[in-house]
Amino acid sequence: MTEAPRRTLSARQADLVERLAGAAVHELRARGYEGFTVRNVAARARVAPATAYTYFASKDHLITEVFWRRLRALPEPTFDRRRSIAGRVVEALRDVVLLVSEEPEIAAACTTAMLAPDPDVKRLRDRVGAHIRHRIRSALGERADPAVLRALELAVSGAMLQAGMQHLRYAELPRLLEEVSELIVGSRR
Amino acid sequence: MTEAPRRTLSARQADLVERLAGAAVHELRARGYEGFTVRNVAARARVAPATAYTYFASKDHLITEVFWRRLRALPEPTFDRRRSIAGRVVEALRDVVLLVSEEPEIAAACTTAMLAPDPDVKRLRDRVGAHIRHRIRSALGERADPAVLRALELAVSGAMLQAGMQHLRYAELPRLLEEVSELIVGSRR
DNA sequence: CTAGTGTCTGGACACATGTCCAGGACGGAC
DNA sequence: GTCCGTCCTGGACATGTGTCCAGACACTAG
Repeated sequence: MTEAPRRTLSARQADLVERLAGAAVHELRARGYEGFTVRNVAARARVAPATAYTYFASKDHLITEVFWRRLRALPEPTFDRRRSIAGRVVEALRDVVLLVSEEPEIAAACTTAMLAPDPDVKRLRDRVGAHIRHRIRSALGERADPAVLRALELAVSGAMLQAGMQHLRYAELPRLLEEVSELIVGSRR
Repeated sequence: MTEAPRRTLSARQADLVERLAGAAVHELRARGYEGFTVRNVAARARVAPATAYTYFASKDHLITEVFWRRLRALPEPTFDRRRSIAGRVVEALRDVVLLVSEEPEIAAACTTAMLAPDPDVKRLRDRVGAHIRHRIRSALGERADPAVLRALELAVSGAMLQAGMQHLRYAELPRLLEEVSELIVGSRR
């Protein structure tokens, strides 16, 4: 578990990483997870494969990074104070659900990649988890029951998983999440 | 999506598959997911690699098969009629939770494998999902609210996922599932 | 005992992943 | 313009995956 010695990038490098991430999105759209190759991404970004590997530890790491960037780029959730708590949970997750349901191909690929047993992927996975927990918590308010928070987290990750695995259609997610939120939150006032 | 032409095995073949599955468990225990190799499994089962591949489409398929066999081997759940519904849900899943928490190494490997984007894995995944749904439903009784069933399914898959990904310790699962079940089921009488 | 049928073997193959390294290109300091 | 350190390149490499096939083998029927 040795850490990388440095972690700040020059502008040039940041741009390079940006190009790689962009190329990765195109590749995902064009060929999906199966056909996705770090070498193809590198070629599309006009960079040597070895270079790509100095910034991303693996194919899955690269794909997960794509997802994390898109997630991070979403606006902070805003709430209509008149809505029920369950309604607010749905609102807090709306953009996330849209993100995945608008490009199911990419979302499915990201789901697969995010589950890879790779330490760099794990780090990003943790951040994604924290991000979503944060959203749920902000919907519940400061004095929320921690059990409710945990239950919602489980339900959300379950839902994302099942959708990523094609057990559920992404289009069903909003409806389903609302239903579940109501069950979980609704019970307490 | 062409189906395999035949699907019944001679006694000899069934035994061979059995040996492969057994060897796979040993390999998983000895080296975990990362070090797991179909060729090693084949060697341990004293079979040529090509033979292993005629029965299992991939490494992940083989591992998932291991999990499915262990799951299927569990006894049918029994219920203490005096317990609350939430309590019964926990009971229905107790053996499953034990199965995974007793050998976390193997469970983690199975989780990873089960998430692989491979059609043969998907088939088994569906069966596993159906099996668990069946357990939950039997705890809820015939006239259960379908929304509750769906919510519990999501929570359970979320929990298994998070445990497999090391976000949760397997030992916490029973407590957590009980808490969640109470939240979801408890609300309706 | 022998032919015939279906299974298993061993090894070669095509391909992807991720690592490594010697050398060239680039950009900033002087 | 020159120098120097950093970054990128191109290609070789080691390893693992899954496929294929010709031939050896075993079981069964006649």
